[in-house]
Amino acid sequence: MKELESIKKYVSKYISLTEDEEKYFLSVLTVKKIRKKQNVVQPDFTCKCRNYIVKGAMRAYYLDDNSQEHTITLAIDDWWISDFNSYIYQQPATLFVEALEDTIVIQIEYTNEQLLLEKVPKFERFFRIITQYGFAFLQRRLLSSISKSAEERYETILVEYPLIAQRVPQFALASYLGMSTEYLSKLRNNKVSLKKLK
Amino acid sequence: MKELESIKKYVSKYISLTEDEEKYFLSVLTVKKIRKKQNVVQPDFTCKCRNYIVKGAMRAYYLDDNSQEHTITLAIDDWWISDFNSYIYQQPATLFVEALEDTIVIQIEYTNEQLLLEKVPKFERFFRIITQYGFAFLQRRLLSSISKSAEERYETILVEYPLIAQRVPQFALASYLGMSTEYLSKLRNNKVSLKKLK
DNA sequence: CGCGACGTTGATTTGCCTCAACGATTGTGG
DNA sequence: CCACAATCGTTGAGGCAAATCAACGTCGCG
Repeated sequence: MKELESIKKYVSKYISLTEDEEKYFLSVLTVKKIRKKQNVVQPDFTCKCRNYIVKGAMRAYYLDDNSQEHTITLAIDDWWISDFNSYIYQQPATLFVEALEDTIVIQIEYTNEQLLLEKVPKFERFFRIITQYGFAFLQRRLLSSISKSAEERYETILVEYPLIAQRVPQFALASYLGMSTEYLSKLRNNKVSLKKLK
Repeated sequence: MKELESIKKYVSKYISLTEDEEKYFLSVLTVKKIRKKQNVVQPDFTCKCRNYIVKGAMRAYYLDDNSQEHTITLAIDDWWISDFNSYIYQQPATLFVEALEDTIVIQIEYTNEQLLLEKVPKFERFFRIITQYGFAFLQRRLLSSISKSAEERYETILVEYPLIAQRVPQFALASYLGMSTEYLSKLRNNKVSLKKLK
């Protein structure tokens, strides 16, 4: 299956596998097509899988008491997504994980991941490394969230992750950046920052 | 050295070591006393160590162009702290990591960590697990930062991490929560939320 | 003892939200 | 294939949460 090529390539950036190891690894993966607006995770159900996006775009968001959406994760090709808190603790999810367009994902189930780690300990290293990158990424994002204005956050993502910023709908980007859709719209159309030019 | 007992106990929660492995592990550690206000990391210098706090309190903060401080991490006994982006990429730091009181830390140097991972691969697992917990923690914090009001964020930390909230000075807590010291002070003394009671 | 760091309080300002109304685009059933 | 609804983005007016500014009290430390 050609979908598996992308994750093989991805893994090989961090560890190299023997034929047997690779075979076993591929045997625990499931390829799945997710249609736009479909959820792979919902609140109250335990998140069973890590999802690696082969092609497409997804988001993970929290729906608060005022039915406001807050996007925790945006992910496109070659990124991972899930309700990570639910996944690693194997507890009921609090997030939705939804496809923003028709998407192909590769899933690893939690119990299979544990088996994989046992049988092929190299994957301890693999997951350590990618989780470290994820951690560092989140820390940069948190700093941005705490210290920057809405306008600066928007400009930063345009520069650092243009592919994501261009690909996802605006309402998803706004809630990822922690601002209202209206305000993001105004930023994009210079209805706000013009003030600074006076 | 009795300081090493705490980290031995901490590590044993996740992996069990043979005598030799433990001996090697301990040999790459350095115990250090950091006096209040002293920095273990500064911008422009590459962060060489992970720091495990045996006893004390520290914070990592970013100093922006307006000389405002933004606290990324608060850490007390049994927590880790460093400029993680600088550490894992071995690039110049952007943060200060400073002791909020006299503190005893155990340091692992980057190159020694790499050796340790090679010689005792169990530590791949150890760092994978603690990094996953860290990642999940950051994700919850980010959600809080994006979706909650200043008052809610303050109340949440009081409930979930009372030991940290009580131990660090108020200006550090305020900048960790992403609000001004004045506003936190008003929240604590009900100068703001009283409005809601009318 | 005196200075600097920390916290408090009130007055004022502002960045961003909320609400409301309106185009534009998409997709869907008749 | 069109009509109509739903979804998404835009724009403006008004309001509020939290920042900023300024002044002052207090404690701990050199």
